[in-house]
Amino acid sequence: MSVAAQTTIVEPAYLARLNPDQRAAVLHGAGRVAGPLLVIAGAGSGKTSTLAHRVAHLLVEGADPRRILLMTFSRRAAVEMTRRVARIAAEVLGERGRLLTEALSWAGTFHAMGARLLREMAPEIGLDPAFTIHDREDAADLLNLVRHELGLSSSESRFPTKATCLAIYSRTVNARAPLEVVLEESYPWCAGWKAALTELFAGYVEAKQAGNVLDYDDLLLYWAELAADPAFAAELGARFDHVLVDEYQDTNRLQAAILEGLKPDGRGVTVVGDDAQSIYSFRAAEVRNILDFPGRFEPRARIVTLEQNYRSTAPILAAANAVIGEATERFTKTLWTERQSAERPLLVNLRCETAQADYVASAVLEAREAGTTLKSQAVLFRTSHHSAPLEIELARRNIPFVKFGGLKFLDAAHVKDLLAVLRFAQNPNDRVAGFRVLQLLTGIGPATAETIIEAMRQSLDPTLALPACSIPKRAASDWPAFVALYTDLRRGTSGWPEELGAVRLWYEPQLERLHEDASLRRADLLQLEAMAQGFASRERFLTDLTLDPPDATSDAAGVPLRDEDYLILSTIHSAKGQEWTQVFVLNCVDGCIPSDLATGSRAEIEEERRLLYVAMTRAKDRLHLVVPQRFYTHGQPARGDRHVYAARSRFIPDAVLDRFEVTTWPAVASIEKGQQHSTTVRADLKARMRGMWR
DNA sequence: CTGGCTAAACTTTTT
DNA sequence: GTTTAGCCAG
Repeated sequence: MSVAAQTTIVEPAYLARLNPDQRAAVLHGAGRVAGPLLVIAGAGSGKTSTLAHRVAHLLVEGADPRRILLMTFSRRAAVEMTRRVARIAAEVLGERGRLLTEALSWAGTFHAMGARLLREMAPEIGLDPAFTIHDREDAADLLNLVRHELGLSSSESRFPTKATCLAIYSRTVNARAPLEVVLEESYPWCAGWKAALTELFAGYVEAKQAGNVLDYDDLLLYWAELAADPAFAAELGARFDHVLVDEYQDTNRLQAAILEGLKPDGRGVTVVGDDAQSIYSFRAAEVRNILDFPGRFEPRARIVTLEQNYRSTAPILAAANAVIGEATERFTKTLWTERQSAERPLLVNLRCETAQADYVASAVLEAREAGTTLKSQAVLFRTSHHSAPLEIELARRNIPFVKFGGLKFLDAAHVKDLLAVLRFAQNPNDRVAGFRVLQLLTGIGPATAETIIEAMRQSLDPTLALPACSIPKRAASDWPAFVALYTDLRRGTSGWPEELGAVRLWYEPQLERLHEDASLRRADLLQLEAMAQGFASRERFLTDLTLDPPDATSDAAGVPLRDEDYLILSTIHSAKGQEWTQVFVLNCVDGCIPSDLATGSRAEIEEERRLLYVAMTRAKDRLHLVVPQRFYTHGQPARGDRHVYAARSRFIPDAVLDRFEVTTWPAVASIEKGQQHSTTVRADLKARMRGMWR
């Protein structure tokens, strides 16, 4: 067969279903390692599909799946991506395609890939491979320990809280910015603490190293340092032929540095993203990463722009474009669609949050009656607690739901306790875990815990140090059981995952003692045990759970079974990359969107605007922006009556109102009826009061 | 030294 | 409504 004949071969079906731009992105380099590629993919433009097709195409053309690094924003996105790659690859290559996709093992978040690389290379870089990973709360606790040791807690004026300190530290690291600049730009009220913070952070880094723990930022920071070293960088870069990064607009400077270190010339690099959807700058995401990407290389990176939206109807897209069109900074593209519809998105004015909950619940049920499953409907909101009144209403009406974002399963104290026992066993130097575990025992407080941990550190075998410790009388009776448990965990006597059951049995008496609602919490622990079955080892369980925490909670009832139908509740941030037939956006009022905590700077406000844009572009067929006029404020006794009146979000000015069907709920007619009702005075109490004194 | 108490401050989005 | 620092009795 001649070369000419080959090139005229009919395209495989998986390429034929792509539009020309998508195909250009998929075919870039024709399955070989090629120069850098930037795909600017508007909302609903088939971004995930295009990236999945590109990976599948690489496999079809013979790329080695073990040498492809695919980095996504969340675990969920990585799973979805590989699922789609498998389907496409199987279409062309059958069973072999599926096997190839299974070998696609380097797919996950930057943090997860970093953790894996660092554990693998630990001996070479002076790291103990048994390191444990601190989540945000653990990191803050360690920072707090250091803060007390440095005597920073007893100053006359209040030192920033541990959470604020960690946020400052994290931004400094992720933005690769000097502390001074971070303080000035993002935490001006802490600027006076610069010297103390510097001292604190130095101590924190030492404490992490002494404890053999890494925090989230370290996973990137160590990796970036590695990638900055020419010898290591070359070695790391040579491991992978192709590096693909999704949601590139939400990466930070540290992540860009990692990418640059891996592939300085950009060969084999594909990044995908949308500058109009950058919503993570609070986490030091840097939109300039994507905007400046092409110019970083010589020759410049190729740019492919996907502008056709396949998700939303024309009126929904027109409204979303109008909202983002008000932005001060122009964006690189305008989306269009072929999906016509006569139905404009609704802008629903109603009285208060209770009415809002009532409206949403009614509309959700109505749509389900008409054939739209609960699962294909979603309620989005800026802040996790905005859904509270709705959750009550849904529970009252027996509408099942799953909530994404906000408080996590893992943040519950009892779950953290159990995991701390495991972590302490995995890594005896983990002081945060040790402190937490030891203080569970009655009679052991900070001082005794400190002594025990120090004794363990001095000893060659931490387990042997335990029975020798002098324990206060009050703790003496509980002590042997703990020593036995810890010894078993260290020796691996019970094995994984059985040992988790042993930990729970030991913990149950503490649970009863510490919490009123012990039985509810026990259910969570059982759920944790069930989850543990799916992990190969204690180390994998702890690592994966920290890096990819289960992101859904659905009240105490537990997550509904997979085959059940349930409504989706989600923060807008957690809704990224998803789509639903019908979408409700709660609290489209100033103070919520934009959040009144995020109106400090122009840049913050612009990000809030993009947030509303992201929320709106999740909708396929029907979109409701809900505007409650009255709010009960927080920080008052239950059933208090302090409230504020809110105005429609500034991102929906009068100029764009014609893109919406503006309505009032309940319908005006029934309001009038209601008012008539209430103005008909049935008993004139005021007259009676006056009458009392006549 | 521990653990229970009170008073007071703070309150977003997440790997 | 939750977290945190500080106080005090055992």
